[in-house]
Amino acid sequence: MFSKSTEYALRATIYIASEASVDKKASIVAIAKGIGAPKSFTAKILQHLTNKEKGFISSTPGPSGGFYITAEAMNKPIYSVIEAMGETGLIESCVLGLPQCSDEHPCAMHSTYKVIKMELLKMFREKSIQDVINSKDRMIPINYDLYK
Amino acid sequence: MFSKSTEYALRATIYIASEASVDKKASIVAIAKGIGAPKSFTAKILQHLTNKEKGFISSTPGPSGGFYITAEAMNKPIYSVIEAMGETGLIESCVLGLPQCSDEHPCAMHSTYKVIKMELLKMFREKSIQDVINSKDRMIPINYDLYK
DNA sequence: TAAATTAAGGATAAAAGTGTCTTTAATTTA
DNA sequence: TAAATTAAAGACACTTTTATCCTTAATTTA
Repeated sequence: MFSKSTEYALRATIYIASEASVDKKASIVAIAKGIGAPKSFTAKILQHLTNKEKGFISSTPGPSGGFYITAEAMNKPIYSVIEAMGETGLIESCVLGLPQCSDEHPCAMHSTYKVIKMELLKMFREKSIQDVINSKDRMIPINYDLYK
Repeated sequence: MFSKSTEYALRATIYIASEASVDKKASIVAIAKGIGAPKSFTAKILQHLTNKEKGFISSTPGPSGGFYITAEAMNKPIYSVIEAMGETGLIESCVLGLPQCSDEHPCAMHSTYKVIKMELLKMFREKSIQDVINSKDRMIPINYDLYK
C-alpha cells in the first residue's frame, strides 16, 4: 500500500504515541529498535514528522531529549502521517495512473475504484493516532524482536 | 496504489481487451502508443501478462502477429493483472509492513485496515476484464493524445 | 563554562524500479 | 525457401528509493 518510508513513519508515530511523552522522550535509537527499522533512516523519516508545516511530532535535542507527541497532536488523523510523508497521491490518484482522470474524464476503472478510494480516505481521516493506540490490537513493533 | 509497471499492465490489458481480437491483433507499438507508455517497457510488461503460468493474454510473432485476449480470458478478474505483475502484496500485506502481522498477532492497525483490504480484494476479484470494458466510463488511454 | 548527549543535516552508497537498445527467435507471406 | 514482420529476451543506463556515515548544532547537566 505505502512505501517503506511511510510504513516506518506510521510505526514510529504509533511507537512514540504509545511509549513516549514530554516527560519521557524517546530517542532515535529506541524508536528505531522498537519499530525494527535502520537507525539513520528512521532519523530522516522523523525529520518529516517533525516538519514545521506538515509535522505533528515534537522533538528536543540534548541529554534527556528525544521525540514525543502532545496530547493535542494525538487527536490528529492517521492521514497526517501520510500527508507528512507526501504520499497521499498513492490513495488519491487514478488506479491506472492517468493524470487526466477525473469525474469528467473518467478512466475505465474510475467509478469502480472511486468507491474504495472514498472509504480508504474516510478511514485514514477519521481514525486518530489516539484511536489507533486505544485499539485492542497489539502493536507488534514494540516487541519486534519477539516475532523476528 | 500500484507501481508504474502495474499501472501500465492494467492499461495494456484494457487496451487489448477493447481494441484487439484474434483476427485483429494489437502490436506492441500500437499498445504502447494507445496507453501512453514507452515501447520497450511495454514489451517487457507484456511478457508478464503472456506468461505461461500466470498470464492471461495471448500473442503470436510474425507478420499480422501481436497481442489479443480470448473470450474465455475476458472473464478473468482484474486481480489476474495484479497477480501476473506480482503485486498482490501491495493490497494484502500489513499496512505497517510487518511480516508477522496476522489475525493472531495483529498490528495496531490490523482490524481497521482489514475491513478495507477485504473490500479492495473483493473489488479486484469480482470485477472481470469484460466488466471493465463494459463500464460506461471512458478509457482515456485509447485517445491518450487528446488529453496530454 | 565545559563536557556529555541528543537531534539535524548533508554527503555518499547500495538496491530497486523504470526505461532504452540490440540481438534472436518465431511466424507469415510472397 | 527467402524476405519481411513481429514478439522474446537479454544487456545496459538512468532515476528513485532505501540505507549508511559523518559532521554540525542545540540542549542539558555537572
